[in-house]
Amino acid sequence: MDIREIAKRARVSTATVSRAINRIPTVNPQLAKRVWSVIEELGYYPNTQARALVSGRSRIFGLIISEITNPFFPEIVQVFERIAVQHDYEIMLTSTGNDPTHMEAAVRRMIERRVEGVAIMTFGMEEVLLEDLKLRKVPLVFVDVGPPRARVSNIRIDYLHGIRQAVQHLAALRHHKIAFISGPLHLKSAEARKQAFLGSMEEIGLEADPALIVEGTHTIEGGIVAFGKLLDGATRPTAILCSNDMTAMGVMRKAYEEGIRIPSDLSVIGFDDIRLAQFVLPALTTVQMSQADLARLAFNALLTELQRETPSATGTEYTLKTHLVLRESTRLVSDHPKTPARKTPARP
Amino acid sequence: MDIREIAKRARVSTATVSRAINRIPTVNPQLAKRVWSVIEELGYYPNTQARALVSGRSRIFGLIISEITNPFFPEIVQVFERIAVQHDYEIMLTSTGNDPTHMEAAVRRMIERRVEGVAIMTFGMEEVLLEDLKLRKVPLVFVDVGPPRARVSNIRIDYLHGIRQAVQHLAALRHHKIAFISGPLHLKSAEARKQAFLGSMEEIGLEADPALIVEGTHTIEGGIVAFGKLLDGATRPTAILCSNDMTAMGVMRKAYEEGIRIPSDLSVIGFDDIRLAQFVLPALTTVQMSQADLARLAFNALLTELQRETPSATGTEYTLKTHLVLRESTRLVSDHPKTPARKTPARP
DNA sequence: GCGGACATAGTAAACGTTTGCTCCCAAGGA
DNA sequence: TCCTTGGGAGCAAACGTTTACTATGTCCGC
Repeated sequence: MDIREIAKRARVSTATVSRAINRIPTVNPQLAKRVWSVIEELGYYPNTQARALVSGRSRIFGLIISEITNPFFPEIVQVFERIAVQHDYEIMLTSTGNDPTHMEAAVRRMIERRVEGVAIMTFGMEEVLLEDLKLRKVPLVFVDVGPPRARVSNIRIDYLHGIRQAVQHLAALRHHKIAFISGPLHLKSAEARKQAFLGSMEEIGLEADPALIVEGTHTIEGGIVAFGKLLDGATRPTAILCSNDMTAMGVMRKAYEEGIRIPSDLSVIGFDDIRLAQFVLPALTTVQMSQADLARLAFNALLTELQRETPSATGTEYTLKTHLVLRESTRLVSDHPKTPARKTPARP
Repeated sequence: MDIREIAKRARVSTATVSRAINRIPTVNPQLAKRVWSVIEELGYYPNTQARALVSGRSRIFGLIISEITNPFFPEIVQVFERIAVQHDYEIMLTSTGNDPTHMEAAVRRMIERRVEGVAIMTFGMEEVLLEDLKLRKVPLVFVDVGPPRARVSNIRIDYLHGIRQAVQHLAALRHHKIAFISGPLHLKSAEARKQAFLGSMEEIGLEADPALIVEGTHTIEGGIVAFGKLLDGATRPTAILCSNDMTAMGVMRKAYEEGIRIPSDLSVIGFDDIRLAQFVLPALTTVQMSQADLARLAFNALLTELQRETPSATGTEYTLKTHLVLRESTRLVSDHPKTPARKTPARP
């Protein structure tokens, strides 16, 4: 069913129907009403692709994340989608698993659908692709992963603030053997968190023992094996700061299996503050980075860039704050752990 | 950049370019090669909306779920997307929060984008909308929520099998005061699970105490309050079967707060087997309903319906099995709970 | 040497909108 | 009365593809 069909039945031209549909004020209210009633009656829905074709606007934004099954992302997706719908945009979502091949395929599909902007929340963007996108003047916003050379918008995350709070909190609880389980270090965001940890430790005058710094994968499984490595090491930490909440959950799981009590034997702090963090046992003390704010920031970045008459050559920088939220997984260091440890803790 | 541009540079007609792109065998390999090299050189990407417009195929499937933040869904979305991409389809995802208004808006948007099929995994589909969709002969597949009157494809879930196993397992562990926390009972799927529980109890000769059956919301929060109600009741259950894993996590959380030990004081069984279930403390015994299989089933249902020359008037029924997976949250009933209970358990 | 049968490539008409122009008409000013 | 102005509607040309149909050339059999 056509716009022409509607035009015929309402005894007007297609132009008028189009104008009525788009609520363009120059059309006579009487006519508009007639048009609308025909539309209702026939159950007509305009064809988006025809519209997009002629107007040159697809009303689609791309959203590239690494894994939808990572609980950090659904919240973002939800908020992003909600705002998009309010602005009459559709979102084209894709999880790449940080795999450049997937990434490439995804970007190609997005270009073919002529997305009007892309928010990239994952690693693995190749320069070539980026050029392809920039060539087409597609607004881009990276969160925290922008390639240094590219002049695109970027949402910086102020890791330092939250992580410093976390370290200070731990120090105040008299921990000094503080371990850090990072994310995969080829991720810029993981590296940045690690640096923030190192910096904070130094600031506060605590030594960051290299043996207490291990690389994880930002997954529960990664947390389990990383904590395993820590347990195999010579010095036993009294507190662990994790690069994300999933890792922390892995640590908690491993601790459970080993009979290590949290927080009495071990304090754990996560990062991200996914929703689950408050329901985990014990509820996780963690550094919050608001997923909703992140989504909002990203969407607005795209929108402003799109509305700019002269696309900014340099891109804009936004910043998202982080801060510690206290829950149940941290406690004053105990000198006499009650629970049997897997190995004798290296303690004089 | 056009197909015409390509045609000009490759010194062929647009028809030939189109054929080359679509790998239609009637085109001379020499020419095809020439065309492709121009395409590469210019970095041309075909315009999907133009394609869709003339071919009448959008290559988009709609996927309607209730909440992307419910960990049950991301797994489905991931698998669904993966298969879709393999078949050169895009997916248009929407979470409705079981809200008919959102639902309606979503369906409207999907019709406007001319989706070729819709998988519906949420409640709230109005008959009117359904008619709109059916009028346009859009293949539809409901999972477990198909309105009785509509003749559409449906994925039935065999709740009974898994739930019967769960009840039998509990009975074998000598539990007889078994509580059930349902989902919101206006959801057909929640009601079905409850009926499966009731049926299984009767089968095995156990009485299902109405006071031990309470309605939840399929969320952690819901599990917390539902368990609270149970604790306030006269009889204290020794085991709880939950309508989904989130509810079970709520129960575990509440138990933790109340100092009730799982599984020593209370056995808990969930439903769904979300990935998290194995990492929770203790790991959750639960009834598995494979999210990956569900996604595959739904996608294939859409695809077959689409390929059918004469669309089936009645729709096809598919069935997904469920079965119990044993983990750490269940144990033989203990006659002497060691932990102080919030109230004296009603025990002779 | 001619007719037919193929194999290939090109021509041009869709697909369903939006939108720049043009046209008409009524009202107001001189 | 005539001219201007402007509101409001229609005409028709795009948008970037696919594809039915047509045209061309080649090869083969008789």
